[in-house]
Amino acid sequence: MNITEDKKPTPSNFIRRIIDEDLRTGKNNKKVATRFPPEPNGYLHIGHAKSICLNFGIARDYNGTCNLRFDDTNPAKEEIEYIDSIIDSVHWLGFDWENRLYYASDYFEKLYQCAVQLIEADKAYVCDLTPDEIRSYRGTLTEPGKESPYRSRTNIENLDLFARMRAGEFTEGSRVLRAKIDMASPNINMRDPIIYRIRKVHHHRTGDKWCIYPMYDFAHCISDSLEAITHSICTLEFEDHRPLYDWLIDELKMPNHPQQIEFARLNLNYTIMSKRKLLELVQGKLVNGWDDPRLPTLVGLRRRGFPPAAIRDFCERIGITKQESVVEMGLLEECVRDELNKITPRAMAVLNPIRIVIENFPENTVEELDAPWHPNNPDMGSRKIPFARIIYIEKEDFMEIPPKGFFRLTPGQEVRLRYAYFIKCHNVIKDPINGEIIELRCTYDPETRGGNAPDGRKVKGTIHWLAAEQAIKAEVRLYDRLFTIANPDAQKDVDYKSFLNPDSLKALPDCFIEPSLAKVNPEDKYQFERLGYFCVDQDSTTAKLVFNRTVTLKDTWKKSN
RNA sequence: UGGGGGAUCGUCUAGCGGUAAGACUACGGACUCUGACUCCGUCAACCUAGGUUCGAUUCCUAGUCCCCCAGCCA
Repeated sequence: MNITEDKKPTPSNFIRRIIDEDLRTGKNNKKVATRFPPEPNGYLHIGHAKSICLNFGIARDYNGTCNLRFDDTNPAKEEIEYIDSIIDSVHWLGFDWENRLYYASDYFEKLYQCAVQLIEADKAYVCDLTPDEIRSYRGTLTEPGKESPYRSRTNIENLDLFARMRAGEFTEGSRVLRAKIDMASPNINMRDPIIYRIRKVHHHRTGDKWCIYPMYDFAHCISDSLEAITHSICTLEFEDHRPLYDWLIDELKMPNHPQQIEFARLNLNYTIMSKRKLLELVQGKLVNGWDDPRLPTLVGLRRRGFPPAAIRDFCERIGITKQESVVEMGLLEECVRDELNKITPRAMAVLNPIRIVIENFPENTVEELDAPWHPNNPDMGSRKIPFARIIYIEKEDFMEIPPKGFFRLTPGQEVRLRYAYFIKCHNVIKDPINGEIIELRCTYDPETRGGNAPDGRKVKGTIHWLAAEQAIKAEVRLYDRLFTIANPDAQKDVDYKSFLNPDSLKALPDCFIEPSLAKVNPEDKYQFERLGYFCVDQDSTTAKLVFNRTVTLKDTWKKSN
């Protein structure tokens, strides 16, 4: 939990102020205990990262603890695969729960006993109404509900029935255990909520030991209390569950009464955060798995090349409030650039090559030039880059008839090849059939070796390049936002999938990178100068290197043209 | 039309009775062997109407708009 590189203090927020006050008044024995409680029914996404950073960040800053607890009360939807991935993602994000890994399913026996206790206190009953009946008895938003005819069963009968539910005597859906609260409550959650249901399915941890499973409202507050959580932080939609949370803790006379505090979940534009929709994209093969680099999942962002420190920084910058909001993707990207700028070595790559022949450079000669790994950080050292008669430059860096302000290569305009020489273009060779430029004939000034002219002559442009024969082939995958509109979720009558960006992935199989990158490993990150930040993909092999473009560099030239 | 929440620059977030602040974006400019980084600067907001007050984004009242809740999901 020691994130040493995060030097700036985390900005305060309303939750931290509540904790400050609790500490001041001596509440909870001056302890702070939080938890991150995912349900293992999907992969974590950046919205979860907000919650993780909040909960673990508070524990870190207040010298408290944060537990990782799987809320695994619905075996029908949950899988080991998700558990493994969640554990991995939280660690990757930079947080640790030491020996405090818990599962709601670890508490099933205690939970059962709590339910018995509730029955004995005449605060719960077994109800035989069908699901449809229960719904209609519940009333509506504006009308009170009706009491179930089974509400007045004796405790003896309830105890017997509940034990038999556990023993598997009844079919799924035939009976439930309900809390006895108030069918006329204006808060629908208090209208005798179901706390146990029969589910004859295999649980990924408890196997077939149970055929009744507690509902979230019942399991969550008790789990929090058992773990002596002091501040139970959740999202806004649970706000009207809080009275039930408090009611259960009180009625069960639990020794600890955690305080539930709600905050607004994260929304990001140009993407979706709903687990259901993410699952739909994955299962429908609209993306290539949970770790598709276009997805806002943590595994996706990781594969895309987002450093965990950037995600943590982002979570701090967006703040914590109860206001629902949609954060701009641009902010996340800015956090990523900010981090990557500090940590990545620079390298040269040419994505769309155009061939140049340096006519006055000797054939069969290769020069080695020095290039620092990071222009602003000499500690990162330098590498040698080969220079030869035939080189590649980026197609975009040459224009035969340039617009005003274009200071890259044009016929007659001298430019600098980064860390190499000044060159001038004298001839443009075109395909006689389609007129496409196939080669540029240039000359270099040997006096400018390393990139500076002894006569003090300046050039406007510096472009990246690669010696053709020495360059290594690589595939580069370019990513763009997943959706074409800012809020694909919000459209009422149009399916969000129709806003999927058809150009969100562009694979360029024939790119070139400098030879010093021959031995990279998956997740290695580089800035390809003037192009953006890139990350070695897990598909990459020594025989075939694959890079993902994490994010572009800012490009004020492109923007203004 | 029940209950629970929320409204501050384009976006996110501070301010909690005393000159509305920061970040991102946008737009200028400086610097530059990355049109990057960095550095400077500019534009830009208190949902509405009343009230209390010397003074209201802040307190009060009444509205308006937005979000959530009628799963044996979490």
